[in-house]
Amino acid sequence: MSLTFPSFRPGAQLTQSLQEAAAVVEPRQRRVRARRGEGDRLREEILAAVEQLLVQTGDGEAVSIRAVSELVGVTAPSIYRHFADRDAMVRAACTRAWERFDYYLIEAAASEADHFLSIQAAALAYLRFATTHPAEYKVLFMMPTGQTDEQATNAFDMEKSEYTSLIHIAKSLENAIEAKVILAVAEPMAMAITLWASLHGIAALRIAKPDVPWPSVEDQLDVLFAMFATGMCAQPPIDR
Amino acid sequence: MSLTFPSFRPGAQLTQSLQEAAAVVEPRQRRVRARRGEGDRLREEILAAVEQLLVQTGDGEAVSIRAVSELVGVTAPSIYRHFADRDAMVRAACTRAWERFDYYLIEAAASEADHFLSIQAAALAYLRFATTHPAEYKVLFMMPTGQTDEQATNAFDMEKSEYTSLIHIAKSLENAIEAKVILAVAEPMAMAITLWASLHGIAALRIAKPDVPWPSVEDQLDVLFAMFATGMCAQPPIDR
DNA sequence: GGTGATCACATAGCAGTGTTATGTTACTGA
DNA sequence: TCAGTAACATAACACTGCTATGTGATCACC
Repeated sequence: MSLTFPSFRPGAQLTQSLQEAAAVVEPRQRRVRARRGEGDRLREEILAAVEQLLVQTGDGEAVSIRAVSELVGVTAPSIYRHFADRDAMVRAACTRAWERFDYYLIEAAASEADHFLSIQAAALAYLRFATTHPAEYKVLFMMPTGQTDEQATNAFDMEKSEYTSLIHIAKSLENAIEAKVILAVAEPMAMAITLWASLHGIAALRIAKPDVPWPSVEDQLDVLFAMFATGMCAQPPIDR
Repeated sequence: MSLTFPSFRPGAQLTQSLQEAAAVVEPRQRRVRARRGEGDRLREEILAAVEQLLVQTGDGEAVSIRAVSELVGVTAPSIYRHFADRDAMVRAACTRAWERFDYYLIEAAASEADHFLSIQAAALAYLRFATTHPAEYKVLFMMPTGQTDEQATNAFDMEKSEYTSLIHIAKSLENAIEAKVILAVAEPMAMAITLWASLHGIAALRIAKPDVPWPSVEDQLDVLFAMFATGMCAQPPIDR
């Protein structure tokens, strides 16, 4: 009944290395003060501590400045020399994690020669990251940003790390459309946004509602792509 | 190029009435103490105050117990006689708003005789509510729940107000499949979850990233249903 | 080799938060 | 009339983000 695509399951060991990449910081009593010009050393230690707390708590909101400072072995106000505020600190850590993952997203897409399978592989890698790194994903995609009053006039910055995945999807779709593997039922960018939103919906609901007995990520993706690929109308909707 | 479905645009004035339904509570110096047995009066006043603050702040996290208590004219600890904690209070207010909306969701689906258009109308009503009541939607669908350690063993409660929309979608899909208007590319419940996730993805991204120049809700829904309805594969994917 | 500048922090404290333990009314049923 | 209790209030704890200000080590420079 349900269409099953060739199952491509990459990234299992890659996400593992991501976990290890967050260096474990031992809480100290007195930190060795950085020498002049080496101020960025503390910044790196802060980011490592934030990543550790993100994994432990599983929630970016739970990462407090005092917990981070205690873990690094520094007082709380010292954080503000390196980050404007708490959100900037947490976002910096998450952005760093995401940029590391971005490489694997591209790699997953490149692992398949077929355009359709390539998109599917990237989509699976996307969901894999979201479910294995819920804290980072939550901060990047489920926390409000750009809400500031004056910031509404600011130009939308697509170069932000949140939107690199969107660009990947759009490019993959454009390639597939050019190769006539995928029909352009709408503009490529609109289709990319839709696919991205669908992936985000699956990821976000899984993270926000862990008590729901969700199907496996692979099964959910199979259903999504079955509906996208074959459609679900018995008659073409243009006839309605 | 892009398929355009007949545009059904309901619920414009219905959401308006929802705004007014949140009774405005004036901050008072001294509240008239509820008589014995009328303790629920304060509970209702609290919920009304929470709804007012939700509209004002646009964020459930920003609704503090002290702000609510001051608005009602009561001290902060008095809240705890009626609600277990802050989250329970905010969730109760959002659930109430959602249950009121649920009626309109059903009405939107019933407004169209055609099964496909009925689903589309309900989907549009869903997105309309999410975008016009972002605070309530955020609390219900974008805040983590059921994460408690012991609660993992608890049975998943589908009767919760968050999941009524899922039941509606599933029933509509079953009806459409029985009427052979929609193909069962997967199990109806799996298809319903996928459709729900896609709608949630669109809504959640719009709420979390207001700085993105999103297309209109109607346009996004048109693209989603075009991809779902006609598929986007040039060849049937079963041939791959 | 002093000396002033400044980087890299620490100290102290404010205003706010959720939450709890305990005290105080005011009403109600007997 | 009076005890019981529902419906609150008072006070306080532990925590949060954040800021104004103080301090000490290190560097370039005369």
